[in-house]
Amino acid sequence: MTTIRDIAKMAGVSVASVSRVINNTGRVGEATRKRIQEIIKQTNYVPNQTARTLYQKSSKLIGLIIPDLNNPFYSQIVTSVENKLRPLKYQLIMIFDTGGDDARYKESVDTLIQNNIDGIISSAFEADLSAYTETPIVLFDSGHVNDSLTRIASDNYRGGELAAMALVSSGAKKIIIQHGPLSLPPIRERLEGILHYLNQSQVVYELQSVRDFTLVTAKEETPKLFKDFSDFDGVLAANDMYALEIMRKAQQAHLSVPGDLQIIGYDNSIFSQMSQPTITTIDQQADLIGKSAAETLLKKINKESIKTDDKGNITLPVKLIKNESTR
Amino acid sequence: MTTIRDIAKMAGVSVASVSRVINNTGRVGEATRKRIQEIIKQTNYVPNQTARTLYQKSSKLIGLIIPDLNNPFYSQIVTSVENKLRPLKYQLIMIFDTGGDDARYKESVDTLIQNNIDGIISSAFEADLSAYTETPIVLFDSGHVNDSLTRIASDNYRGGELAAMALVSSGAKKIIIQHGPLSLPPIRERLEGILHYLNQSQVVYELQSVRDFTLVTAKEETPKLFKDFSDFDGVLAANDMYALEIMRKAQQAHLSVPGDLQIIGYDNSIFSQMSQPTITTIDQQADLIGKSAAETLLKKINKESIKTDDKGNITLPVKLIKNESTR
DNA sequence: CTGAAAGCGCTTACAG
DNA sequence: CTGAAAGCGCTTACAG
Repeated sequence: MTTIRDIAKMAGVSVASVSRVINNTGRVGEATRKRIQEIIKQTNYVPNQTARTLYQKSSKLIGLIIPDLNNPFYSQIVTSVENKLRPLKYQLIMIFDTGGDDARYKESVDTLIQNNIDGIISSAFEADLSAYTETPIVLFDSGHVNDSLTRIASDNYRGGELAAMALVSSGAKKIIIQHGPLSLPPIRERLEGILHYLNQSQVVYELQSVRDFTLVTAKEETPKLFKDFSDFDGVLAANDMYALEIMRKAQQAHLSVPGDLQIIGYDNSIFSQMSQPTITTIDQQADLIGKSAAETLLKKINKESIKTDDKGNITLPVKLIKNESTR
Repeated sequence: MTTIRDIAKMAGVSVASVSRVINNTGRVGEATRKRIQEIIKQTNYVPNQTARTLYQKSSKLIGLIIPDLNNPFYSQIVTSVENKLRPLKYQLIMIFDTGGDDARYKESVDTLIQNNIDGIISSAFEADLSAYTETPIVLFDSGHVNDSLTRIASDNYRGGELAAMALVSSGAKKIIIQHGPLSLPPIRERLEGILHYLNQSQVVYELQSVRDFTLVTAKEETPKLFKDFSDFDGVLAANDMYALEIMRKAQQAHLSVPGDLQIIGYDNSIFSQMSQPTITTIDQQADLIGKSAAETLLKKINKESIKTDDKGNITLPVKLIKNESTR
């Protein structure tokens, strides 16, 4: 590998001068600058970021931790984060498929710190991070927890309300509510929003708990939905993928959607536009979450102030996307 | 940050001894080892990987370049790569959404090398990489090119044949063949396989060229399919996403699938199992591609020999997944 | 078994 | 404007 020494030698100058032209810092004579630049170009020399990092403490590396890369909600967030960070020349070290395993999150954070990352964006987890005061960390998919971290979450409570409201206002009489693990704050909040609305209306409802948000599980849980519950005309699905699977099974049983059964998804992911009929859903604005997470992290890195509520949360708005699976 | 010096000072030994117990290398007295380990645990000390990398040249970092994170075919490959690499303590630096832009690929490779990565796995691109002889690189989604790189690709020619064969054998008389940009070798190969089979059969066919493989484009191209072509009873879709969209439009027009129209997707992605009816597709075995790419890269890193054909390619088998969108 | 020292490739005060 | 030197946090011959 060619190093800064090699360049210096070839140009007949000191490494300091080469460093100055690379970084465009300090004063260098026009003639020497030209010569050095010429040689850099010829040799295809690129400075070793590792050596820089060691000295400067900044690696231009951001750590990203997400539970499931194959869930479009997360891949959209990731894409949005990268769109924000790339122009600033940050690279992403990604750790994914951590699922809900807090120990793996903790371990991942350690690994990232070991690599001198400048900051971390991670989906929510429970492990105690109070020891990591030196590393800027932003959590998304989470809010309303009292610690020193900044947390970004969409307004899950409102999302639940909106979904319930849509179903009731279009005439559903008996609703099945699917919900993921209640150990996850966003899931709890969404359910609270749903129940708050439903309890002040006249409709009947029942709950179905589902293990996780993958297609495999959706394929397991959906038959149970039709077996364990009856006479329902509305479903608040765990997410868009579940909604799609429920619709598929309904159609197999010659139920019309939304005629006989109305279905609402969650996430406004790519899935909601891929079926016939398309799926009414709640938009969590994944791209906004990603953008906001990236911006917040950058502010932390640059020690700028961040606008949050009194608990350190940033809450993003949700909206109902009315498609064809509701009346 | 606590450094190895701090630990050494606290333990009353030299940094060399601390280094030895961290890396479990060389001889250290049992008593001192105990004492050092104790202090490491108490202080939560983790060695700085950057400093290690600078000395050892190995960073335990692998670069991964993919064109589109929101395409499940790629996210599956990524997942498979990480499954293989995580147990070996490698981390992934990911660059994505490079699309088909060769310049961005080149730039990405440079960035990765600058970060001292141990190797690169990238989807195919055209830029000349002959200058990068020092960095182990494996390309996937590509084959049959004469250079010094190892390339991994599924058997696209065979995939094309299989898809065409399935449609013809189930009675299709007029087939529309969708194909992506013919500048991409895998696309060319697949089309060749299709045409080879079709030309020796009695069916009529026409070609529709599509710009890329995203949902947005699929939503643009599908109406054109139905407008520009008529009387067809079979479609070889560009991928599963396209197949889904074509089916959706067909159903809107009250065409029965597979009764009136048979559709075959490509990739065997998650999408193929999410519709009613499910979509017959060609399995490229994304997880095998990822696994093979990771294994091959590891061999390159460890300077082991790699089994390829005479052009440096590794070709993986494809298979037809018969679902419900064909008869 | 243990330590002093050199070196990995940079950047940045400090002199001149 | 330019260079010699120290230092970032490690690892590893080399001595003892």
